[in-house]
Amino acid sequence: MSEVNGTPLLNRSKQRDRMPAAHRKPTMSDVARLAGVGTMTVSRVLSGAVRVSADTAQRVQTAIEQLKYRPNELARAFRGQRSHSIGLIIPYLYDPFFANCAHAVTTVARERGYSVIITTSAEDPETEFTEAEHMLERHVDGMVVIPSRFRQTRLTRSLFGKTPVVAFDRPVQDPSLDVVLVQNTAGARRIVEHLIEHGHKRVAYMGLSRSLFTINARFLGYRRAMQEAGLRSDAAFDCNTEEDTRRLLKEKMSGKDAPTAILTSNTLATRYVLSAISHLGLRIPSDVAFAGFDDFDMAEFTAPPLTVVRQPAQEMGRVATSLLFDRIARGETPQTGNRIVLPVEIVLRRSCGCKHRNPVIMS
Amino acid sequence: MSEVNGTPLLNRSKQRDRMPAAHRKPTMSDVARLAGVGTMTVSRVLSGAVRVSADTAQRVQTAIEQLKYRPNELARAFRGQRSHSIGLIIPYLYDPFFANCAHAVTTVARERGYSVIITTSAEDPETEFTEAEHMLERHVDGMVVIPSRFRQTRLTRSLFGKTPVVAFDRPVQDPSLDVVLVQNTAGARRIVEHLIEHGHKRVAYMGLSRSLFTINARFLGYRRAMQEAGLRSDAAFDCNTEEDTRRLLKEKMSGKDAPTAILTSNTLATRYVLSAISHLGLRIPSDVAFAGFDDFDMAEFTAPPLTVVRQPAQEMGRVATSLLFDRIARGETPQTGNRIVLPVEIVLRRSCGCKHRNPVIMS
DNA sequence: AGTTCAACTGCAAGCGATTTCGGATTGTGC
DNA sequence: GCACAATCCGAAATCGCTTGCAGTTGAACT
Repeated sequence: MSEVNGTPLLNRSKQRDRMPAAHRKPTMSDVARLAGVGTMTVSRVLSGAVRVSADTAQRVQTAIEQLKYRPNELARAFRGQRSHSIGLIIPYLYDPFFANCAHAVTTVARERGYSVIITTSAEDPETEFTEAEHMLERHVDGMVVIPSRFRQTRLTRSLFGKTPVVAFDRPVQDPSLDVVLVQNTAGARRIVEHLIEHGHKRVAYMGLSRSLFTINARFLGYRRAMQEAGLRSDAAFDCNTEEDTRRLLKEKMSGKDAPTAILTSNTLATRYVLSAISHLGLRIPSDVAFAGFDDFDMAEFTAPPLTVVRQPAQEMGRVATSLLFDRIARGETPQTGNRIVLPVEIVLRRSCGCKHRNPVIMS
Repeated sequence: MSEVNGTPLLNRSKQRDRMPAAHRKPTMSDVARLAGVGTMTVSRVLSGAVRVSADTAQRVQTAIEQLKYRPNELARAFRGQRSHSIGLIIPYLYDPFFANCAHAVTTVARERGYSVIITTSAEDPETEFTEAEHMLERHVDGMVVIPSRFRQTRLTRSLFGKTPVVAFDRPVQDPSLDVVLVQNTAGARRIVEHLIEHGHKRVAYMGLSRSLFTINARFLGYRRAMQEAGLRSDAAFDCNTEEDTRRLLKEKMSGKDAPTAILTSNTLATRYVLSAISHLGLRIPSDVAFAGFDDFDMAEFTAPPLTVVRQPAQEMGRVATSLLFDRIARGETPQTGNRIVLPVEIVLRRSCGCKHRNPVIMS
């Protein structure tokens, strides 16, 4: 066996002399050849699982460095059963809330040595479905997703097979998937209660399309708070564009039952409403009090500083991703997934009518 | 040839009967077997490159649907030379500016049928380097990166080999990489000139660490504008934390040569400065005029609305990614890369002293 | 009718890693 | 010294797919 490699006639094409390692990336067998060992030994040194004699290991290490060998992760993922990558699907990346979620996901994944394949769904169930399929074809070890429209989702266990999936921010219909949410309803309810405590009787809710789970849940919280206070809860309006919002607000504010306070469904709605309010020349909180769902970077520097419900965006991403890694580690697919609901904070600034100079946070 | 597949005796272990396709994912040869063709034909139907007779193609399609066959993208990437994925490295995802860049990258990639592997570097050259290596090990077809600190970068052609790389927002030292930037210096210069036109003689520049390319470039623009106007340009301060900024501003504003206008280096600095200003009880623009580099969602609703330099974040991501795909398509590695500089806009709101009710955009 | 050519299809050989299995080389106890 | 176990290591088989070539067919040509 010792001199066999000197006999070229025995070479099947498999062992043919490849390019002199000039431009081709070095492979494991290049390393093995240089170190005078078998590929298996190189593999063992790399994975570190099985013991290899110190001497051999050293030779292999030297060869690796000399050749600047880098394992081909693609081959490894293909052969083994782990791709060491997870997928992440979110509606948009330009939305700071989603971006924060995504940040947490990538951070946790990196800590675990995983890559994340990211894609945006633009809230479109069809895109979302296609992208999920792509990720599955790439054999991601798991997926974290913010599902788009609840009703039309095609995200089901049968699509994912044994691949673990965690949905967050919004639930999915399939009960076997894990879900991580925040207290949308409770948060909205509490902040409306606060508005009511300020003496407001006519509070309006202005939000994006209620076909989005979170938006609807917040509306429910609004309605609940109003009803429990014995107030009318029918001042709930959809504002999907800046123009709509402006027109709508103008109409409502000049009506006889004009709202004295407004709650918005999220930052985008906040922007629309703020724009409309400033356009109408109204002042906050003297003309209308204001509260928004979802905090944002500059909420402290608007005029006046905004009272908001603060969601733990990064925390949610972290929890969802950790949960996913648990599932991946366990390797089991449960009948019913976990459902984790994270608490929100109420940040009292001045738009609600509070007078404190600095924000007060209620958790 | 027609009955050959009926003779199990010919089976070498390679063709052994695998699991009855129960829990195993169907492979191409499952499809081939069912359709009564060779795996190559299936492959050809899938890739669509070479012509296959309509009849055969139909049979294969049927088999694919019947088996719910999904090609293994990992195997495909491994075998072929294309992984159909690109890498994206950015400092943070929670920063809206970077998130916008990332959004554009993922969007363009999706349009091309590519996956994007994303990771955050936290501005750390070491992390950035390690992550780039990981992506290379995964054999991405190309990379788009926002490089961290200029001086310490380890991002060089020798690391990337033949893999195309486009740097954006900040340059890299290696001249063979493509670079897409915005007019940092010119933008800062123009907005300072505007401040000067408002009559300001003492304009301060408050920014993050100048070891970041963009921050420094903007400082240079500030200095240039001041010098050309014959004014002193030494009121340039580093403000890396909220506390620092507050202390600094307090000191400077009470000095005898207190600045009458301030330009900040980016949104984070804007926040620090805004916070300090409000803490000191100063009013904008009567006590100090204000301009910021980098627009943000709510800049219109701060008190007062902020005059800023607006960068085309998404455009930059789009251009960088398109450039990358050009390189990937061409397959050549040039000696010297392109250097594209995108124009910025000046958005005049009211913090600079302008009186218009609505923002005026100068491009 | 024989030949050429094009279109279509299949076989075999890997891509670069890991897993299985077994062989070689020690070390250990008697 | 010899049997036996433990330890270390290597050959071959694969993972699912595509590339290179060769083979088959039928139609078009001379």
